[in-house]
Amino acid sequence: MNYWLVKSEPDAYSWDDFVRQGKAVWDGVRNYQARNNLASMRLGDPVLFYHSVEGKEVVGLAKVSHEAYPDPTIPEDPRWVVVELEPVTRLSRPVSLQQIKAEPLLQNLLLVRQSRLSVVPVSVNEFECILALGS
DNA sequence: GCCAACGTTGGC
DNA sequence: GCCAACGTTGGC
Repeated sequence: MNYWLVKSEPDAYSWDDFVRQGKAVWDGVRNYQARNNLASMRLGDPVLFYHSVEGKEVVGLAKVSHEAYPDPTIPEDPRWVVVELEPVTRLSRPVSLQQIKAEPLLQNLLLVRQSRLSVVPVSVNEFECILALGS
């Protein structure tokens, strides 16, 4: 089992939008590293949902409901893939970027260290630390 | 609004 | 294959 974190600008697609729809096709990823991460996701992997730009906090927990397949929004370019995600639960308390940066156990979180990457792996320890902060 | 970090593009 | 120019992301 692997753990992940995905980012979304709530202005474009928020946790509430996600819950309303009951699932999301995670499309639009156009970065090789993020694409490789999508391709490594397995059915049922837990995924933290982070609001970038507005909010700057981890707001919910999702899971992979369908593994990677070619991005249907650009059939002419087979390089890119999507996965499908389903909401699991909203965090009782969102975990802010500030909190994350202040937490010694989260100093190596890729969200912080490589802030431009929109799909990043998270270690078990990091994952559980964030869930604990959020509950 | 600014800027750092980083990816991409294109000329050589 | 190198590197300058440029574009994008996202925190502050």
